[in-house]
Amino acid sequence: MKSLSIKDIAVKANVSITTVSFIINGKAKEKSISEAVIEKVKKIIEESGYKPNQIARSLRTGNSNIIGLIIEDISNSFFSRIARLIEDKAYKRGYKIIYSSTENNVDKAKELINLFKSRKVDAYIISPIKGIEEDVQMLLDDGNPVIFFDRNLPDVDTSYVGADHFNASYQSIQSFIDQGKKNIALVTTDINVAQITERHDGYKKALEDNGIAYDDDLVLKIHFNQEENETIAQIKSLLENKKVDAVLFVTNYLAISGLKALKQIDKKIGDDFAVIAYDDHEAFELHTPRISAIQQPLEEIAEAIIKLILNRLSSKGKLPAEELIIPTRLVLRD
Amino acid sequence: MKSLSIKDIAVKANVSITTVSFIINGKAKEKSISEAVIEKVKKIIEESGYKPNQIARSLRTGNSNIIGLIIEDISNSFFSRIARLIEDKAYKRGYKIIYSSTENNVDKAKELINLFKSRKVDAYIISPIKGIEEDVQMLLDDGNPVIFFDRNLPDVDTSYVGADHFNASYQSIQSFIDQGKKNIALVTTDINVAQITERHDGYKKALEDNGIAYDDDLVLKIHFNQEENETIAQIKSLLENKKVDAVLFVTNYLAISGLKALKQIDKKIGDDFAVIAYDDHEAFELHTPRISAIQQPLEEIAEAIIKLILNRLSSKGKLPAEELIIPTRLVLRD
DNA sequence: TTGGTGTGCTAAATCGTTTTAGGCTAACCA
DNA sequence: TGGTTAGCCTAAAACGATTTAGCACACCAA
Repeated sequence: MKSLSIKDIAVKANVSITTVSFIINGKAKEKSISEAVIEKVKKIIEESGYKPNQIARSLRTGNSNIIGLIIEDISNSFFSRIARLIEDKAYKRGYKIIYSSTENNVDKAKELINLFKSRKVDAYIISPIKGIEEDVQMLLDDGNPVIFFDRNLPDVDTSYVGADHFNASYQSIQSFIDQGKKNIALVTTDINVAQITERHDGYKKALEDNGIAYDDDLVLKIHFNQEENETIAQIKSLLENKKVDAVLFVTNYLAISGLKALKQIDKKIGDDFAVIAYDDHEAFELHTPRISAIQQPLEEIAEAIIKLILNRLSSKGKLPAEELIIPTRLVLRD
Repeated sequence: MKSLSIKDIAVKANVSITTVSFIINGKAKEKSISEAVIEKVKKIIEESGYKPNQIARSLRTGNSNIIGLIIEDISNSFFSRIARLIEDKAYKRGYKIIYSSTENNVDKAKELINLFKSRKVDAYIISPIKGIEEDVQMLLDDGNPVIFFDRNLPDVDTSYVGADHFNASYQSIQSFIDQGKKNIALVTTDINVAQITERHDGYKKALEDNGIAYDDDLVLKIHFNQEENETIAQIKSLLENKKVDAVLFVTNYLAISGLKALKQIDKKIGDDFAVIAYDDHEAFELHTPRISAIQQPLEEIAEAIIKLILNRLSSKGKLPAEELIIPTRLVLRD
């Protein structure tokens, strides 16, 4: 059951391959193919169920109608939801998405870039990590559109879509302070990307603006790839050994570990202890009490990414890099 | 900055394209290429950073080292976690995964199959839906390995990996009964796939074996694509209007809607009202009280899928279809 | 000398498209 | 009458790899 080729269609229709190709690609008019031939060929294609071989097409044209999406971890709900939205939107515009996770591993990220490059994807959407600057620069030098999202690499001059991490965290801390909290802890990670440092900076600035001294002992940096039990233990130790009346968790998975820690030491969230998580999660709405969270507007982020990509794909020349900073929403619960 | 081709390497090394190709593909020995030439060519490839064009390679060889994964919805944590595991395992064996979501839409599913077909993926992993039987049959007729997982289509004769849905639900109901529950409701969906009906059948059988009459009024079938608010309303109505002392939710997202419903009507889970969810979720561990769940062993499922695929890819002839039913684990909490 | 067997390499076909450059006929115009 | 134009279509090159078939030489045995 070999699949049909354009040649088979040409033979059946008794015309040349070229003619069939023109018709398939909607250039029939332009190339002045007669109505009769167009009809005939279309009919044969229809009846035979012929589908052009995309691989041959890609080889010839050099593009694939595929956009590569490189993220940290598809099993994290923030990324899987973004992926889903991007996929939907791209699909409607005739593009397919292929994605893969880096697990915050520089080598895997580089391999993925190579994989996508060798598959000739038309554009790259990347939530980047430190260490891949050169590889990305090469993509850009080769003229590929690359959009960063969620995180930025300041050394690379390309477009970026991300939430306003600084203000998100600033506002959260401000809201703690407005509630009368004084000993505010931050649970963050040690991955060294702008997005995380901005969240940290917002925390610092808010304390400073309110005349509260920054205390390094209240900032817990969790090692990225460590076991969750370890994380829980560290958070427990922070909460038990320091006077803390509010915590901002800098990612949703840290917040989840945090909530588990609270359960174990039986510390209750309430009037004298508050918590905010960065990135919302189904578990937060269901938790008793419900957990406040900073929501990133996924829909808008996805839309912005796709728009940037499509602009770059349709314009011939290189467009200047754009930065889109999208405001977040602080959802205070209970 | 055009990328290098095999021809460039051949010219640089002053040998033929054929020779370079043999060396790249590890056939140098077999084709008796001299050690000296091998060294020289390898060195040049190394230095120039040449990477073969996978598209040209696919066009010529007819395969891609890519496995297509078609699932219901990547933003559902069950699928995203499975996807991640499959991706990892495939990656280690030199295969890449591309995935896409069907959203339980027959047309989208068919389009995806066509997309993957035209990209010449080497094998298909599908969580199928009713209505794509013919398309899958065509893949099989063309000699493509296809593995179903999570759900099965009885009319299609291909391998399947899935959890033991019937027993999972039977055991859950049995555990309710052992706790003295009598009025046990089932919240399920109206998608008509074996996996869902098996869960329903397990419920029925367990009731029957314990001499409890099956009551259709206690079975709520939720329409798949409806708004969550609607779902919550229906669940509320079930719980308020019927005497119910236990509920089995047939998917985790239904359970989440269910928990939201409980919150709204202030019905508490405890000694006189119990709940079990199919498929575990982070929210369940954190919930107060913690929610019992049926865990599917994701790791084992992913491993089984990959094994089946690789067997089929490496064997020349068609292998007979296999069914792997993997036992689930009922995790009773609080 | 002849024929056979390795060894070391390569020319050219092939995969299925797109696209450039141009061929052929008939019609039209001066 | 001859030249131009328009209309309709196609031959062949190209994309970048793999693979088949086979060339040229050396060596050895009979």
